[in-house]
Amino acid sequence: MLDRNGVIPLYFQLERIIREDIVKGKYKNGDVIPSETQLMKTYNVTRTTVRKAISDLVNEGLLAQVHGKGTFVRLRQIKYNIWNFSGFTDYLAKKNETPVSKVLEKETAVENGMDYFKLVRARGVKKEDGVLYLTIDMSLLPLSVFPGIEKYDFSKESLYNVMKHKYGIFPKRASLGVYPVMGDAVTKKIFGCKRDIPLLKAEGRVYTEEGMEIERVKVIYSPNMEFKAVTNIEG
Amino acid sequence: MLDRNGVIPLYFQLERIIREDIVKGKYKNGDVIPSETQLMKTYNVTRTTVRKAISDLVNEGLLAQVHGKGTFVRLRQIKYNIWNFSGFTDYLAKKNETPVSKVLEKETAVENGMDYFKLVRARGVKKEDGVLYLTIDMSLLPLSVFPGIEKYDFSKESLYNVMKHKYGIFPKRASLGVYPVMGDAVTKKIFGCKRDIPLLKAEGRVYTEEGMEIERVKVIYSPNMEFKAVTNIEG
DNA sequence: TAGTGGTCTAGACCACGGT
DNA sequence: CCGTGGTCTAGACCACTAG
Repeated sequence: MLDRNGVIPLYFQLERIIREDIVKGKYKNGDVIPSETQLMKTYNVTRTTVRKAISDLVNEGLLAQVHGKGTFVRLRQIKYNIWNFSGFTDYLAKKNETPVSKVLEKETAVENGMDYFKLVRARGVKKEDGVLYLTIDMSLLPLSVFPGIEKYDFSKESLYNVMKHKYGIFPKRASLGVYPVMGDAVTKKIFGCKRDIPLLKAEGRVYTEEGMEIERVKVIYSPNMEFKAVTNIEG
Repeated sequence: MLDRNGVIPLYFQLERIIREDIVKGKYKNGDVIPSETQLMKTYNVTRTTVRKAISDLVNEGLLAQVHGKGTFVRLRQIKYNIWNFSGFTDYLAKKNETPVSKVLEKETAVENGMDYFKLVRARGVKKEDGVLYLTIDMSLLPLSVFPGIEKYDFSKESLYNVMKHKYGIFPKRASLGVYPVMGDAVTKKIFGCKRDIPLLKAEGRVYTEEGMEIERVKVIYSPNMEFKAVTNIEG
């Protein structure tokens, strides 16, 4: 049940439980989850607490509420081929390309009173005549989650591999926004563009299955990359 | 003050008031707005109602709350989140916005030996002082699938409503690519941009459940729109 | 210490959907 | 009709920030 003595808010514990039930397949896409009244009784909390948990999951896009009917699981089937968010390295390996990673910047930084490891990399593939860079990405990794991560050499190791195998933390979900930006001098140089051209930037946060935030990331995509998606239309 | 007899929820009226105060410049970017306690007293509602109003505005990106300090205006731009082609009309209805559609171009066109109805629209929402356009979209609709579709007035009717209710055709899947582009003279005029700014363009095809292609679309998004997504990470 | 937002309780009444 | 979510009240205690 819920831990009423710890510091973790009840609504957050409830959120985690519902999320896990969905991920584990107890509730499938389109299913109704138990009603607010049911959840109140099951977990012995008030409706406010239940509604706070559900409302967060609705804002996250994982649930949808329908007046008079119930609360439904809404597993988005949006599949983005976003190479950074799901494994740049793996993707290139499948294509028989050799990934290249160049560290542009690494330092510890403080934001909102939290300690982060900041890592800026240019990433691309090896070609006969040099390196073709495809993305520039900046990651902020909380040191509370990844103590000592600053000692790894990310020009040799994949960030996600280190996360998974050294820390046992598995990225599972990302929420992101996509924006157009103008390339600056640095990006133009790295991507080898001569003229001013608009580029795509993705900015988002990465979470584990349990909803813990493990990375904040900004990626600038080279004009050589395409950003594609397949989506189901609702309603 | 607030209208307690009407059908409009108090929290929504309060939301509207705060939004307008920000737009009118009563609170500027970075300012604190009155505390939750203050708002309770001023409008004679409970904290739950105040918090619901504020929480909606936070989710919209217009406000940010800092524990122990206050609630701050975060006026970048008003952002609308759209993640697929289907939701525009419904989405705006949920936000209590009035959708506006202006037909820029309509004609029949031939492409690859197929007859298409070509429809170019600017779409947006009605504001006090005019219309805020959010997208410009070009649709190519095969006349073999939609015979006679050119006779509908799409400044009054939703394209997807006509598809569904007049032709019994239900859009189900879309594949799309996202690209950055520079705004041209027309887009700048419609979106009200003075300078050259990069914009997002989405280009794709829409299919029924059975896989029949029913539409080719290009959409240019206004800088006031956000392109957001939640995605699962594979592997 | 005073004021802010964060969490939570224990109720109430209403509007919507399906039987 | 009953069960669902939508709105709202009137409190309480806590944690954070700043003077």
